[in-house]
Amino acid sequence: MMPTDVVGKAEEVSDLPKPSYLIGVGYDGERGRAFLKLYEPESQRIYLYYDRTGHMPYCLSNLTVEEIKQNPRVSGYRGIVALEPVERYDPLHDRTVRMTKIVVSNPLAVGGRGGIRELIPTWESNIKYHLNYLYDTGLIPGMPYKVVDGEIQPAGWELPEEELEEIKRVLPGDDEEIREYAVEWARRLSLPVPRLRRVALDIEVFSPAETRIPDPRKAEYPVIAASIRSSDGRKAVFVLSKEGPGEELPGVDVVCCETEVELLRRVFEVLWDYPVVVTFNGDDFDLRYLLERAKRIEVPREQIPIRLGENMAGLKYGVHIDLYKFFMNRSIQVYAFSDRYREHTLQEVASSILGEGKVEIEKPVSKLSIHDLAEYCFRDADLTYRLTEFDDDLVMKLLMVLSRIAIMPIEDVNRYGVSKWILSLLRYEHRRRGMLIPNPEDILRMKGETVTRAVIKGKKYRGAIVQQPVPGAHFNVVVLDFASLYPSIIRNWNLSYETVRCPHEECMDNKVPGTPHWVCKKRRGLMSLVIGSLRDLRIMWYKPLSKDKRLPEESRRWYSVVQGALKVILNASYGVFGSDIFPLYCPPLAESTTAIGRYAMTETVKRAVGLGINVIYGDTDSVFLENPSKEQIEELLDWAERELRIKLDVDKVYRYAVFSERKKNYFGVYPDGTVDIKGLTGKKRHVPPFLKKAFFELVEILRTVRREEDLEGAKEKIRDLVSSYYQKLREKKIPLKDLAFYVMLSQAPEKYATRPQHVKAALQLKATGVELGAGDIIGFVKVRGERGVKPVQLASVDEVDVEKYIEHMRSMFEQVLDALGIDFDSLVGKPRGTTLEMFF
DNA sequence: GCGGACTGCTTACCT
DNA sequence: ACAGGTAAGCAGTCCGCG
Repeated sequence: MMPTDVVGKAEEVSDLPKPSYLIGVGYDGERGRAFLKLYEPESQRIYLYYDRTGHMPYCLSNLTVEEIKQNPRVSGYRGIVALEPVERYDPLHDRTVRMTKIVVSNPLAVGGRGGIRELIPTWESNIKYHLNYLYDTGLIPGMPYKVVDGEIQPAGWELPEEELEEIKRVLPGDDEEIREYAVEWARRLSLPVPRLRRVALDIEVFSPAETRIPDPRKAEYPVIAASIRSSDGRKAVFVLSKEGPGEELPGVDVVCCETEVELLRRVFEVLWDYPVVVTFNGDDFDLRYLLERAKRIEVPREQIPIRLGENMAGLKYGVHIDLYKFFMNRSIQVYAFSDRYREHTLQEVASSILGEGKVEIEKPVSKLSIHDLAEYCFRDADLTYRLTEFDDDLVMKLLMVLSRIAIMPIEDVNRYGVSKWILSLLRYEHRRRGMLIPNPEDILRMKGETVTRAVIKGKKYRGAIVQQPVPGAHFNVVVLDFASLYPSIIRNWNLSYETVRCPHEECMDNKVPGTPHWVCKKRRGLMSLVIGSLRDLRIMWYKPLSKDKRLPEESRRWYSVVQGALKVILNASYGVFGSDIFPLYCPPLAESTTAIGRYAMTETVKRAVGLGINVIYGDTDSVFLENPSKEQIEELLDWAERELRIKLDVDKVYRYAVFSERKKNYFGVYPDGTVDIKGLTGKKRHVPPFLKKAFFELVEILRTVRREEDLEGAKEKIRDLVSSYYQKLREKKIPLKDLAFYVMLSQAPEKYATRPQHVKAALQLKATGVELGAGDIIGFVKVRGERGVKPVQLASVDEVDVEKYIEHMRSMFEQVLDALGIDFDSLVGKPRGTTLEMFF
């Protein structure tokens, strides 16, 4: 994965007195050793440190040393360097086991083709070597180190004594082990990260066919422009041209290169210089293309700064961050950026996040003037850079914090999903406790499958409860929710793959409600410890600090990054155990978690009703109470803490909230008049803009309602609203683009088993030569006639199917109106058996 | 041969 | 390639109906 031929600026050190941050880890095949990339913030450069512990790749076997020596399959295996008897704690069986550590000469001898892994049963043979190295040495990526006399050691990790005391004070005291462990984490997470000197890069390649993207594996066509934008103020575009640049680009150096070799040389100089290089899709395009192109036009190998890995493009000197992979990571998308961007292009992501409109180009890049090409190319490098810079370097900070939590270098954090981050963290914790990391089939065999039945066909086990809402407008609604419900359950019920259905007879009476499963009473589960500690830290420490106005802005922002990173991890921490591709997959663990969640919900509703409170709705970890008294709330919160041992909080209060009979569908108005809309069609992204607009006008009317009596007046306004949109529709006054549904293709249009409308439209559009694939958004209009739909680009106003749109409007409005006891048809004065036209 | 009931597919959402 | 639960719209199929 990482370079073996490190040359250029990367200086190897055996002394590095200044604190330097561990940002990269690799394996040097030639020297057979692991190395670290240490970023020193003052000089803003990377130093290399080579392992001096003599650490070697290995895996474990349950055979004895003798048995391995006598085993014909491995006895003659050349890669084996040593066989060492070792002891491990086997969590599945709760006992110590003797195993053999098979030490080998290089990582491929374990996991390569014909490696040990394929010859005999092994444990811990699926872990990438550079991660293995981190786990064994205890080095934490993202943290500062110094090198003294060839030895690497932590530098500047100390937290002020008062801060440590304060943390210990606020963390729950019910479990000393969890608290100690949380404090240890705080030492890592509270320490801020330095700014990373970095450069963003973007290239343009000549292409004879306008719609085709050049293939980086072939690199047939010349690189015609490359732009850079750096954290230290460099803004430049290198353009392939024999003429001058012509008109200037303000603030940007436009450098004309007579030959492509010269252009590449200039780009490579930059790539050799910066410790961090940022791209948008550089793994699959920019860096890959540059490398292949350089080889093709015979740039000497040692001058090329790029090195390809399995699924990434790396650098010999610095580290490469591919923002495409970062922003397309579902967890990042949803939890860190609240689903603010949808599409996959740099333009789209940047315009949503940076809040800027995008600039279209009319011509293919191959036909642009030098000036326009430079401008176009630079804009992408600039946007890429600014995505790392906005909100005070949020993206870089997130990468660094996640790197610390996941015990993974930032290049891996960047490219893997949340399940790999969690897996890495858990493997690390096994290692440092001398615990054997179980193989997936052993967990499954011992723990078995699920026993509950899911509501949804095809799912493996039962999930959360969604309470049937009480329809109507409810005034003074208090919403209570359990803070981090599933992580809290995992913590307090001691859930872990080894503790659920543990091997002890005496634990079998400690049942999980609603299941035949039981939980260990003798040992603290590892998942429970790790997830529980992180939960405590987030809820009791980082989240409150991130909102504490007494702290300086700078600190608050850092705590906010930390709590956000913890949120991403915690949100996925239960789900991974219910995912059959997760190497610690444990169905009864996942199932027990949701079962206890249902128990908590049901008991809470029961208790609320017992206190005389009207419960109007609830979903998974929340209950909606109609006009409860302060005392009732107090009592309920105390009860939850006491009886369920889960923290129940007041999450929000609505002046009033409106529910229909539909679940996951409501809106609430806060005391300050702002509105909270959940699940209603009008806010869904694919809905035509004109319907959305109508919907938000409806919301605007309802926003002003303060008392029951106000609803009458609102009705009048709603009537006007509906009729005005109805007229506009009939009179074809609504532009096509506002009539279009915008739906995302989850795959290439031809691949669908059925032919839904958006796919129909996509196929029509594709026939006109537009390239469409997974992740693209297709805009289509509903039209009269056979096909029913047309891509917005190909439709005309007079073929629009007005009736269909009226039905959509009705359906959308009804979600709110039938909750208020208003009939859509009566609103527009439509008697039974007539059409809307007759009325207007 | 037609229409309603039903199932399944798909997207977008909630927790 | 974290999980399950829900709404909505449409495509496609089944079944009853002289």
